[in-house]
Amino acid sequence: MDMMTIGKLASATGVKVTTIRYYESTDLLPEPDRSESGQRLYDQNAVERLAFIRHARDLGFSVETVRELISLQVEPDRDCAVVDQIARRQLGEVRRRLTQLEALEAELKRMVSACEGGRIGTCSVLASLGDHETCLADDHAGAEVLASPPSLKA
Amino acid sequence: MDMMTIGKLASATGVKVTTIRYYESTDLLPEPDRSESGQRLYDQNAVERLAFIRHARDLGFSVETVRELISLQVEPDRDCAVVDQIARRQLGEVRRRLTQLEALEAELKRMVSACEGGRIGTCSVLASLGDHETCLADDHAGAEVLASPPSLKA
DNA sequence: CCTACAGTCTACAGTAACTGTAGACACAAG
DNA sequence: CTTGTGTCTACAGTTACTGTAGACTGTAGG
Repeated sequence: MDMMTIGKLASATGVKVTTIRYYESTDLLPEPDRSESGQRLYDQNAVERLAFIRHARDLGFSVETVRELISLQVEPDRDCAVVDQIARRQLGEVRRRLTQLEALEAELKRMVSACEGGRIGTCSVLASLGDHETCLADDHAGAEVLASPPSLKA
Repeated sequence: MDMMTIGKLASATGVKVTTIRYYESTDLLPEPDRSESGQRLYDQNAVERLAFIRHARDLGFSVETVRELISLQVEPDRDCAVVDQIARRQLGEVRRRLTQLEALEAELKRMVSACEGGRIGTCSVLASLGDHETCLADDHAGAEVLASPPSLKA
């Protein structure tokens, strides 16, 4: 049998040891077998499940959504439209963020190219930051674009 | 004198009351005057400072960076290259995230368009999530793209 | 066999940037 | 005078981890 310690699992999947334990503590991963001395021992199943989680997280799905996807996985007879819809929602979210980031890029680019050196007292970058009128669109969505996604809470 | 309560300041700037108090608690905003009964009273300066913070946050600057920008603002004789550099760093960060989000979009789009209905047991979306090989590039940066930016820690 | 030293264990605190809650006081309108 | 909204403080909760302390385990070299 090819059982591996947590460290091996970590290097096999690129997920940190502490993160694996964290996933276990939140029931995203099942409790593994233990060696006589109490160390966790994982098999190939664990590698696959963790790879699934890793990949979904890499795609920006929230841990909550990953949990949902996993619970769906064990019901192979349900309609896969549920899964498709989750993916579509995520795609929509990603596109929304893309649009906002593009607006940020434009404004930052403008700010940076306006800088002509000199003293802070006359700095155009600080001026545009202070200037109300130069604001994006009007919705205050910018902070959220680079920040964490409350997205896809299912 | 046109002093306003915290609620007025909130609606004047679009920043929530609790967030304003939070900014004060972290010294991003100075302690305001108080009314006889202890309520916070703000003047036009506070509106401008808060608008500056709001705008910078909207552009994705971290609170730490905003703090830095504010401290630079009060030294008008310093070289504004510092400010320009902060803005450039932020622009670079935004561009990096844009690139990653575009990759996410491509993969999600592919996943979604591959779905042809049917049962979860044969769902292509879940299959690509489980599939190692379909991973982006190879770096595990995806999670971070939609997640919070440790960026620009000065 | 002994000694390093890396790996693992648990439990808890800390991170960013807020948001939400509880319980008490303030103020304006009817 | 009551009702309702606004404000106060202090502290807990959020997301998805990361870091730390202090103890134990497993392994390689001498």
